[in-house]
Order: sequence, then structure tokens, then C-alpha cells
Amino acid sequence: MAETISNLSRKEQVIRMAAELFKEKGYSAASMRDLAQKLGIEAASLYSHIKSKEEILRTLCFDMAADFRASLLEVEKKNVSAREKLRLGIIGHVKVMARDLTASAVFMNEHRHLSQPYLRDFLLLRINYINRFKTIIEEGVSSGDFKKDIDTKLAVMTLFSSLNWMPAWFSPDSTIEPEKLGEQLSDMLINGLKQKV
Amino acid sequence: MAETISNLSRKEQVIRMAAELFKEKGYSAASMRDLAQKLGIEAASLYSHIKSKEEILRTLCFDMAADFRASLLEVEKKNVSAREKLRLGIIGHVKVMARDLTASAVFMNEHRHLSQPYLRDFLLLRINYINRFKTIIEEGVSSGDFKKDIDTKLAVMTLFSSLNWMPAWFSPDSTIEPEKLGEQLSDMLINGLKQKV
DNA sequence: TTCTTCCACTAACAGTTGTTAGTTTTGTCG
DNA sequence: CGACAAAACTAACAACTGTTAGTGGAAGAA
Repeated sequence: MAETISNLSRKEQVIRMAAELFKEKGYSAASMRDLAQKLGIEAASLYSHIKSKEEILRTLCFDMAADFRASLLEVEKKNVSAREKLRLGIIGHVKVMARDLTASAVFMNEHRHLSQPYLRDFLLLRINYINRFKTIIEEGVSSGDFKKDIDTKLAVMTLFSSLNWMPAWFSPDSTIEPEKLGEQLSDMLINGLKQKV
Repeated sequence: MAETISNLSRKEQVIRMAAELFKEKGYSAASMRDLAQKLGIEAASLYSHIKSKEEILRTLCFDMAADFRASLLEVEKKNVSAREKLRLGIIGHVKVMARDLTASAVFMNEHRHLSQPYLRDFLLLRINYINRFKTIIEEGVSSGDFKKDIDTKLAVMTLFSSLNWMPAWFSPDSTIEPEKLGEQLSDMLINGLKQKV
């Protein structure tokens, strides 16, 4: 139906603008009137397109979550070493983020404003994703790819901390491509800063 | 004066509670009535102790900033290699955070809600701090401590991303001491995950 | 006792919040 | 043209926002 298509299109426009606003001011500080103004309409008109403010946040968070999940699934299927899996996983994660830096920033910083039960669901997805990276690292420790004395929990938290702040400082008009950036990041985490002797 | 001391004491109590609330719900979503309730008083009573909601945020952010600055200054004074300076700088940073994880979380995630000109001042302090770490890394590259082909900007951003998310996942009742944690973090960043061959 | 300081209170303000109900404009298709 | 749906509008709601003014009680010092 034509109506659905055009509705989606306008709805997506609203959601995209909302993402920018949420990133800029934070979810709570961003008002529906702010959002409306950015779109050149009245606040009440927004409700022709969305059910509530939180529905927008939900859409942003869960759509990103699905993308991350899909990316990791692709990597897990491959029959390669743990070190290579980690490398590909990191690159995949960076690429997903780079595809929509604005939504990524909201995904990371604003998800806590989801209400129950959505918050619970979201956190479950997240912990699952993180644990699957942890498994990869543990595989690497067993196989001898990685050092035996590392704290895998600390390692995986460090990994995600590094990855997740990317939207905050990576500028979209940067010359570096996401693929290359992911490569450098994974190199830094795996090999460290130190010069080999 | 006795009045000043007891005033400070109660004021600090208010600020500490506010820090917890800001961390939990975010600055914007945390209302003065929420804060009052946590203290068992009326919202208006808060204004016997503080001038405004933002004054609390300002205190939290700038006090933390001063602590970070002092810690780094101590490290810079030492006459050691760049690698050692980076190690000590990281450990110092972690220790400052660990001293007040709640305030650290607010410092990191809520500073953007400062209004001008405080926001500008804060960001200047922050960029200065980061740049001084960057200088240490650049020294390390020159001296051969670190690899020549690393992107120092990326390296320093990765470093801070890792460090700064600590308050989010480090639990205060963890068995690991801040010193040890800083040690492990610096080891991971400098040496990487990879097993030496 | 009286003075002073701290710390709480009640009452109220002007502005903002997300959202609703009902209506009208706009553009497309038959 | 007329029909229909998309997308905008106006008006209003109840609740909540940070904050001020003015007041009163409690505790310690003079």
C-alpha cells in the first residue's frame, strides 16, 4: 500500500531527526517541541507518525541491536582462528556503527531511559552480545592466540569501552574509512602500543 | 566558623546524594523533588544549601577535573621513560576515579548539561588533560618505546574510552584494588592481548 | 534570656512536559 | 470533479519543572 510506504518514509524522517536531537541534548532534555521545530511542524503533529516519545527511542535502540547481532553472527559462522574472529568482530562492529553514527550514539548513551520491560530486554541483548565476544577471547586464550594471564572480563570491557565511544569522537567527514579504523583498533587492542623488540 | 563547617557538611551530603541520582537517572531526568525525597526533606529546602541544580553539577564536574589534573601533574614531574609515564598516568587516573566512582560517572556522562560559559571551561580543561597524555605517547613513539606507525590521536582516544567507562562497570565491592586494575589496564593497552612468540 | 545560625517548612510562581481530541489542509488517484 | 488518505493544524489537559519568598523551630553562644 502506498500509504504505508510514504508513512514509513515520513516516520523515518521523524526518527532520524529525533536521533540527532537525542544525541545532542540527551533523551530527557530533548522535548517533543524541540523535535517538532527541527521538522518545521507543531509538536502535536508528531503523533500522526509515532505513538510516543519512547517509541522513537525503542526503535533506535532495538534496530541498532539487531544490526550488531547480525554482524557478529556473520563472523561466528566463519572457520577461522580466535584472533581473526576477534579482528573481524571488531571491524564488523565499527562498520555497523559507522553506518549510522547518530543512532549509535543514542543506542549507547540513551538506552537507559527505556522503561520496563523494554530496558530489561535491551540489556539482555547487550549482555548476550558482549558474552559472545568474551567467548571468542576465551577461545583465543585456550588456543594460545592470546596471553594466558589476561582477565577476560576486563579485556572484553576494555574492548567495548573503546569501541563504544567511537560515535562521540569519530567525525563522519573523516578521511579514514570505517574498515581501516576497525583494523587499527583491533591492532591496537591485540598487539598493544609497544614496539616489538 | 562552626557554621561554615556544618554547612559544608550538610551541603556535601546533598551533593553526594545528587551525584548518585544524576548517575542513576541522568542530570535532566533527575528532579530536585527526587533529590529532596532521597534526603527526606522538601524540594525547596535544598536551596538552603545550594544555589541551583546546576551548581551541584558544576561542583561535581570541576572537583573531579581538579583531581585528575593534580594526579597527572605528579606523574609529569617524574624523570622516567614515556612508557613508565603512561603506565603511571593510567594508574593515577584509575585511582582518582576509584576514589569516587559516582562523581566520576557524573563527570563523564553529564558534563554536557553544563551551561555556558562553564561548559566551555570544562571542555578546555578536558582537552588539555587529553593532550598531555597524547604528548606522553608521542614521546614514547620518538624514543622507540612505542611503535612508530600508530595513530597517536586514535591511541589516546582509545585510551580514554577504556578508562572512562570504568565507573559504569567497575563495582566498588570488587575484590580488585584500583592500583591493580590500573596496572592491568595499562598492560593491556601497552602490550596488547597477544601472546608473545 | 536573647541572639544567631542552620535547616527545615508551606505556598506559590511561571514555564515546560508529553499527549489527546477534533479539525482542516494538502496531494494523489480514479 | 470527487474521494481518500496523509499530514498538518489549534486548543487544551494535567502533571511536573526549578526556584523564590517568607516563616518557624531547634541548638548553641553571649
